Amino acid sequence: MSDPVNGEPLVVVLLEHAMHRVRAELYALSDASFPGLRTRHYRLLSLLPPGGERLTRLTAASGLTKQALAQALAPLQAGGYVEVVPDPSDRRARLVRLTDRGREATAAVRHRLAAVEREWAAQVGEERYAVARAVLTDLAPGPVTVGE
Amino acid sequence: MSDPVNGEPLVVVLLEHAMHRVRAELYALSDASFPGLRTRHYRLLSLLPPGGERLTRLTAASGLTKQALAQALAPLQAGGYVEVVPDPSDRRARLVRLTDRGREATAAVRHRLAAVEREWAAQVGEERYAVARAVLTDLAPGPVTVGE
DNA sequence: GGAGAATGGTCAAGCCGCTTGTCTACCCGG
DNA sequence: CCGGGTAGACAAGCGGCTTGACCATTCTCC
Repeated sequence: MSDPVNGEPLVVVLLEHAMHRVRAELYALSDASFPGLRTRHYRLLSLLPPGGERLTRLTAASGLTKQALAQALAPLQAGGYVEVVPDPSDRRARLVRLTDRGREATAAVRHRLAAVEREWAAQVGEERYAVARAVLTDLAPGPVTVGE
Repeated sequence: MSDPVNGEPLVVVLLEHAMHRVRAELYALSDASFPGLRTRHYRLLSLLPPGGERLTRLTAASGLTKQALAQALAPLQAGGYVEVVPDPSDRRARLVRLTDRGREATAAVRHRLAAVEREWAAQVGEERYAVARAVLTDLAPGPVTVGE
């Protein structure tokens, strides 16, 4: 995964490794408690505001097409993580809303990822890790206000 | 992409954003100079040691199956980025070797990614970025010695 | 208030990247 | 020289996404 020729590894490789670690953790979480859920499902769940959200607005937040999103949503609905109800204010639209089980899943994700971060912090030092996280946060775009 | 409910964004989201930025840069590079090459192709190229390498050993380094790898290698071979020659020491095996054009591509990647990193450093501060990168490096596994 | 455009969502087909399974060619240890 | 292991190719299939077409409803504006 690193570069045998040149000295320092490519950023992309470093990022990929961290992603890989995180994904492994999420898969373990799925195996243990939420069978069938993939990384994108957890991300989707974490995007849902309390009052529910329309599919179209989720596409903007998630960067997926509405078709892809609908497809990703199907297992979530089937598993009882979200419920899809008609939007009272627009008969074309449907609201996607977290269920209790969905909230359970998002809480579990936070918990699990927090554990990974604690582990990382222990490995590289609390302060250094804090800096790294802050840097990544700074590099990320401003919060996407999906919940208005 | 961020979380509207809870405070701090998930690590996975932060990492994904950085990855996304990097990938965008690589795509731009492909459009400009190396049409058809995707992120995995650049990574593959950067894995190749000077003397060439066998497909099977690359699978270990890349984490892909040999079939996936062979598939990813095809466009590289077609584009003249690598050449595949029989291994003199084992008639079953074939050596994948960088061509000049391949070396050109890897150099371009390094250049381009270095530019992104300079940009990031300017945005968050040289020292903070240096810490972040060092942390990511520490978290990555020891160098995979693909070139023996 | 009615026609036309815009929006929310679904259905269907297809592509791409990867997987598993199977096969041949070759190496190596007895 | 024979059996097991390894290098790699071939084929089929699948998951996740895309584009394209379509229907239902709502908005806009004359």
